[in-house]
Amino acid sequence: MISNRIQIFRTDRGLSRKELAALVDVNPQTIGFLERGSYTPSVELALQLARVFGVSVEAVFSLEPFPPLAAQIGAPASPPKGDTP
Amino acid sequence: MISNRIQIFRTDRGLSRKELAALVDVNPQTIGFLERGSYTPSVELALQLARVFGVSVEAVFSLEPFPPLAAQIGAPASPPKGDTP
DNA sequence: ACATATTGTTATGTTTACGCAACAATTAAT
DNA sequence: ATTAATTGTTGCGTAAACATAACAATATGT
Repeated sequence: MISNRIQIFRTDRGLSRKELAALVDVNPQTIGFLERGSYTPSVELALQLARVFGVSVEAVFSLEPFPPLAAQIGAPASPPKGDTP
Repeated sequence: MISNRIQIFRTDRGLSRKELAALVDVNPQTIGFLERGSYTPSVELALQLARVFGVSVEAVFSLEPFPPLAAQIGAPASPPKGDTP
């Protein structure tokens, strides 16, 4: 329960776990645990992560699972399944 | 470190601690601890509180202390201190 | 006046976030 | 080919989140 997009934002910003960890002042392993969803961070850490990524907390954390990226970015209407046969 | 406006939003919405606690599914005392700043909630609880209040997480929780309400709402330019003597 | 609800506080217990160390498995750089 | 960096995982320890109970103080309702 509760999903996050830490890994997506981190890789998008070209950061390693170690680097991100330094930016939000936690242990690098902690980032790993968070990305795997092994635990739920405090609002404090959530606010720091959102600040580093330059987005809202809601953009990084959600009570419901996040839809796959394709639905958010520019994915074709529906095709890629039996396209022009 | 980390301040919140839980009490302000709660009273503004006309909720008791018990009622708010029920809405976010925690113990009523937990609301008390949060309002006093005795501890920092998880993002999960923060998201639920923000959802109940109908605002963003950033509107309820901040890494820096919140300014007094007067600065946010319609407070007179500065007067109420030696007004028309 | 009495009862009920709300708040403030304190104490005890369980769970979990997070730090830190260690190591295997990939991957990237040279 | 070898080194270095990144990742995945496991284990142990500590601090803090949260549950629950208990009680005083004040307010609110009737």
